[in-house]
Amino acid sequence: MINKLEMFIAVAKEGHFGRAAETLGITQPTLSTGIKQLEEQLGVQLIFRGSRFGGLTPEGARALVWARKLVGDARAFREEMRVSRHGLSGHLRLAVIPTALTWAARLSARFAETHPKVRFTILSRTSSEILKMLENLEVDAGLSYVDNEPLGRMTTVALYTERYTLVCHADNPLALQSEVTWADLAGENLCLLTSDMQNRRIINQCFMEADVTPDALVEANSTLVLAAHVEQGGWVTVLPSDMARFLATGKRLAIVPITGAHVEHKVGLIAPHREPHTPVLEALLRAADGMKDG
Amino acid sequence: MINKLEMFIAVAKEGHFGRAAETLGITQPTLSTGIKQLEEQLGVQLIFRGSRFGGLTPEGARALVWARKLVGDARAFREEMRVSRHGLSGHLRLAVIPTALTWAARLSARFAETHPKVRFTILSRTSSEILKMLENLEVDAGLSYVDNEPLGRMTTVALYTERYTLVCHADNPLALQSEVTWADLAGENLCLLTSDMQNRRIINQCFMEADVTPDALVEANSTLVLAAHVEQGGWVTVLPSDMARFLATGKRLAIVPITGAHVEHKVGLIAPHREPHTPVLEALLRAADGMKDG
DNA sequence: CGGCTTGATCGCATATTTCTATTGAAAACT
DNA sequence: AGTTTTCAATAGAAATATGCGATCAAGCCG
Repeated sequence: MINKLEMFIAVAKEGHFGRAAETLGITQPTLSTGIKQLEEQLGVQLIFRGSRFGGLTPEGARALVWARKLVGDARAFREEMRVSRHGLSGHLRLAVIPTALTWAARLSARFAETHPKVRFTILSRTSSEILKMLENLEVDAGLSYVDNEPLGRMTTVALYTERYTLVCHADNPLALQSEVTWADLAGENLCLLTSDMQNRRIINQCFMEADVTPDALVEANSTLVLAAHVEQGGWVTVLPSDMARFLATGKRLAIVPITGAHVEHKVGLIAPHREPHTPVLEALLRAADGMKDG
Repeated sequence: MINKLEMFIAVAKEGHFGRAAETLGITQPTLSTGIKQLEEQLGVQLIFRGSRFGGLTPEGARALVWARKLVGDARAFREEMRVSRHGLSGHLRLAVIPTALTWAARLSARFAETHPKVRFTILSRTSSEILKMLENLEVDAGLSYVDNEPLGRMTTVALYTERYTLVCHADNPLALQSEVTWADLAGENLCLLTSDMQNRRIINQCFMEADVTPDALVEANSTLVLAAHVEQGGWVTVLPSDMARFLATGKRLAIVPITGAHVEHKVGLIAPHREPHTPVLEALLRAADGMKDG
């Protein structure tokens, strides 16, 4: 039952039997019969298919919700039993928005102090990808905006509020100011995250509120690329203060607070709500709780 | 996995491999190996056993919580898929305290008006048995006291408050009074529910508050027996008003309200909390919600 | 039409499950 | 103390389920 449900989740996610089979490490015929058996057991067609994957039936969509819940709970159960043998060890998979990557490091470092045997996998992803990955059980938790998109049935721990700062080369005239406004950045060569990032959309909004049309000459999906460009000279970028500090120290870069923004965006730890959580995840949530506003 | 967990639940409930196997409709060796495999898969010993069942290990107790959750959810899932084919039909199993049996009939009648295809099984049980049966997934819902014992993770719909009345033979002098106090019943031949019933404990408490030592000459676990005794003459009993009315009408019995009680006890529908409930149970909860204080 | 993609189907080999029968060990009884 | 009873584990056989490679059929596109 549980493994059939895992097959179903994979097919629903990939929209393709062959690829789904590949990710599961089984062959396509096995997957086909698995889905078919699941449909027979439930007495309901789950997937439209006429020689192709044709999307989920309404029952299939409903079944997917249950499948995710059941598979997730089963994994949490096994995980808890495993921990009861080996102590708090295992593997935590995190998906993190690029601007929060320093916090991910902070969090895992803090966590490792008390639980040294836990391995981490940290992936940089957009906020919407993070939600998808949490749904599909591809990661255990995410670090993303907690006050923004509708979070269906998630446990969240708010960690900090993003405060935007200008990062420019030390030679740039703006570097001398103690603070700047969004409008001040009008004429600069901007270098920002790509538009699929929530952070970029927030920054766009800040510019729009200041009646400035932001013109990003360079776009990237990594803050490291932004900082590297700024270091080259000629470009400026906007980054949350913590990330700015991390990337700028030791280089000939200046950090100037940007004032006049009315939007505030909280970033925090997000995990699928489960009762109870796996012991590792529970420990991570507690660790996060202990470093709010750190 | 799921079926192994069902085996585990059965063994935990029965405390005996052979009996558990019987209730599951499998043989004892199958059950033995099933449990063994479950323990191997989880890498944890679940049950102490030295040629006998020796109780659950701490991990086993924890696993039992998960097993109940997973099996319950899996059943709810299958049930929902079944309903999506056959419409709202199926089987609702209720466990009900004896004094609420008339309400059970009321509830099922009300429910049947809108959902005629649903079958009911209604069992008379003590309130503590009801909680056990809900835990072990032997019934879908219970009708019992909702404000009393600690209800772990349950959905409840309070229906009514029990108001106690004296039921006596029409020839009894007390039948002429418009109301009586608990103290008035001091000299009477009492005929009450057995002490394993929460209702009896409540009544005991009422007597104690009135400084009367209740002396039940006849005890039974069925209100019908109580009423039959009262009809024979020589005995009196105490029943909630609704049940009293049901049993007394058409007989030479009198119902007299009892005043001066300070304890109030709410009775309502109780179901294991699940997200979401099965469609039938959801409908039952709504039906119950629509007849509060009826 | 003919190549291409995609999912279903068919045999066959292998694992897993479940059964009956039996064993072994602890409890209960005489 | 010796016997019987109870209970769970084990062995071996039969049935069932699972998974694979090979193949097939239906739609898509040039």
